[in-house]
Amino acid sequence: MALDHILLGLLREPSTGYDLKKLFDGSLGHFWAAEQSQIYTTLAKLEKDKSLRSRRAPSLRGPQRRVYSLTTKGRRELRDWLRQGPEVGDQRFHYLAQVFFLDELENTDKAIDFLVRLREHFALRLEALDRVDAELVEEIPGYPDTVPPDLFFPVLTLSLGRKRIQATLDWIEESLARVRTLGEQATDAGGPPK
Amino acid sequence: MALDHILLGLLREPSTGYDLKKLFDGSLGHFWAAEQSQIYTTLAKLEKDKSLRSRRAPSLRGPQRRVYSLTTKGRRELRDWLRQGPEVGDQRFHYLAQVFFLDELENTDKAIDFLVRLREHFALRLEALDRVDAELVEEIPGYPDTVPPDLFFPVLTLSLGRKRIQATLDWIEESLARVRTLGEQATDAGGPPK
DNA sequence: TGCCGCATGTAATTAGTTACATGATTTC
DNA sequence: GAAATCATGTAACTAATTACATGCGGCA
Repeated sequence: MALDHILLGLLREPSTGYDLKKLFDGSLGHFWAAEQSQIYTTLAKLEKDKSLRSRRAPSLRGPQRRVYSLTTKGRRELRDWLRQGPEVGDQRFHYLAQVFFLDELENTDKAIDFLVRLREHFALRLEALDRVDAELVEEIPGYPDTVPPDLFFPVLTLSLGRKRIQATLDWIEESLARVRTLGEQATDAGGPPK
Repeated sequence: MALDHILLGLLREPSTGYDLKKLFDGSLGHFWAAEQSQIYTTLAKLEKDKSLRSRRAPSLRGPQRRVYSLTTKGRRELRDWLRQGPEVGDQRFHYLAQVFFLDELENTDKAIDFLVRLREHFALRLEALDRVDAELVEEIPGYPDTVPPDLFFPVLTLSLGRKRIQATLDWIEESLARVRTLGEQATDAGGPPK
């Protein structure tokens, strides 16, 4: 499971399940999601396997925290995962499955509607990534030409996220144009749309 | 579940579990994967829900086939799914998770190796999509300017697939250049690489 | 007083994968 | 006679989601 390995990677810096969840919602969020409950169960499993160890630590407020850190075994597993090469599992794109069947809707206006909503969604996602980028500009002098070593690869993933969303937005524009042409043809041939 | 809806969409043309699997490996393959066993269990569930019905039909060779087709209820569910707007669930990109932690490997050569392998993979994928495209050119006179209505939206999804892979390949080239620069800096500062 | 954020967890369910079972027909 | 393709299914397991339970401390 990849979540296993991601947690091992993140825990090169000791942390808690609660704080790890924030990393998912933040920096890794644009290519991986994990529920809080799944993080806790996976951490417990990894500790049982001796890939992680944990100790209790007091909290400033609220209950005691459980701080996890990597063991030698865990670090080995992390490296093995990376060395074994890219894992390119099949992706599932729900919205593309929907596009595939969009001819099922009564007329092209509904398809246009769908694509417009899709565009709104990706525009928001792009803005979110741009905000992350803006934060980096503020925090790191010389960014994007110079990046501290520990951020080098994370920044690369951010870059792909933006490129891919941009490609998707371009495709939506192009598709909207095509669907509009289709709609006009139908109107010309079959009278006014309802 | 989206697989439910995909099967409903595909079954506007009656078909069997066996043949549906081929559609996944073919046209839908670039954005959705499904195992044969999952297709069978989902079809059975959908029939129990009365969204599909099936009848037995003889086979030219091998055992009897079970041909599924949409019911009125199934068609309504398909439309509801599309009308409710884009489903943009969080995606999980295993290889990006790996890139995120690539600094764990001993030196930049290993990271370059990783990216080169990634490039090979996506180059193959792009070739596969190009072959699909080439088939369409042969089969459809006027493609890509004119597309029969039932292929219009499927062709759109194909188009996004190619754009996204192209964006990913561009990103890999750019990333390789950046990692190489990083490697040279390390060499200049810390002696020859091992 | 009641809500928000902190913090950890369990239980139930759904979705998806892997492995296995069965048997016919065609092709080499 | 062996391997590939046709064809359907079940069982066991793993991954992920949703719902629920608990309780502290600070703030309005």
